[in-house]
Amino acid sequence: MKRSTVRPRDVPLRLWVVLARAFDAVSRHARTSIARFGLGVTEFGVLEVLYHKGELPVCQVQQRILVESSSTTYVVDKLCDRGLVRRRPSPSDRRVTLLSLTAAGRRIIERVFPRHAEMMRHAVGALSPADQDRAIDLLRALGLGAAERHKAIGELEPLPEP
Amino acid sequence: MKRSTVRPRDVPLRLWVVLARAFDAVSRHARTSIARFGLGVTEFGVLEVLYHKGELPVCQVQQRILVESSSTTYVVDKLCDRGLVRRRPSPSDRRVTLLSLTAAGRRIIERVFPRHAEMMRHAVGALSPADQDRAIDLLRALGLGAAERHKAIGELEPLPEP
DNA sequence: GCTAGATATCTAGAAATCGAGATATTAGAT
DNA sequence: ATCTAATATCTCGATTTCTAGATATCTAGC
Repeated sequence: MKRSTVRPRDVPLRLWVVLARAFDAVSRHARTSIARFGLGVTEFGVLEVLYHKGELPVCQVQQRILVESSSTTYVVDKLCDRGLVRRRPSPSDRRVTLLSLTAAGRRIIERVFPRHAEMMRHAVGALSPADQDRAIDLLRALGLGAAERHKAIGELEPLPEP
Repeated sequence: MKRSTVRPRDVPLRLWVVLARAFDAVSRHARTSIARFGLGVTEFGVLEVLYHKGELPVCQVQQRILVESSSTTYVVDKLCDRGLVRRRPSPSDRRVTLLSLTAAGRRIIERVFPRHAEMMRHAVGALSPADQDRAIDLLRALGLGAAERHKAIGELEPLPEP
């Protein structure tokens, strides 16, 4: 006799649930931390990636901050308006726009990032360093595998009967 | 000589990054799966929790679907409009509203959930069952620890100099 | 019993995000 | 050389989500 469709032992579904919960719990730290600086999480993400990687095409920034392209445009617009980020056309590929920090943008992220990093270190500090290593390995494999499998299902997409 | 503020060995920050990436990759499966049924992820979450737990107060549903209370109101409104969920005042506590599935709501989630579950099992299938178990333990500890630590910082909240 | 603080839900308006599609450019195959 | 498919960015409109705060109720301590 089974009690419901999700048995307590349905390991994959449990993994999905705890993954979502863990992400939610940790990302709340990020939101709290970043909100103090008067930035949105996505805005911070753009500044951070440009700070650490230097000038980058919009599309590469987009992949790293994990939002859709139209949202990236929106966030970059705001950052340009605030004078923190600069756009310039790529000389090698006329489709792409390169993004980089302005002096003001660099000043802000330099001041803000260390404190944010400290906050995030504390957020995940419930795991020992050894367990953090283990978690990184498992999550990397999980994420890469899921991304691969997701590309593979793009071909299907049959709709069910209404 | 250090190359940047985030050294390759800053394990906690790396953990945060791979956690976000893994969540993103896996949650794309959820979105794709659920979109086929003409539901939003949050709407699906409400139906799913009511399906598996029975009638529940709004606040308990909210905690499980990981959105803010006002968003819960919004989603529940839509589900009620579509005749999939029903509200009724709690007899024991006049602050709370109890939510339950209508017959139509139950029909939908019963039809849709098994396929969704299968999709999610596939999404996390890159990890062996043993690794899935390990990941669950680590993520549970990580999530609980982060939630605890986040409550603890509510008292602070000092703003930096502008 | 009464009051202060906690809890549950909802409202209103602003902000963030998405999806579909437009446009321009490039890369690859013929 | 040309045509097709892929890529990069952006626009527009709709949807979703959040924040702040209003209201009502409950609980605990006095």
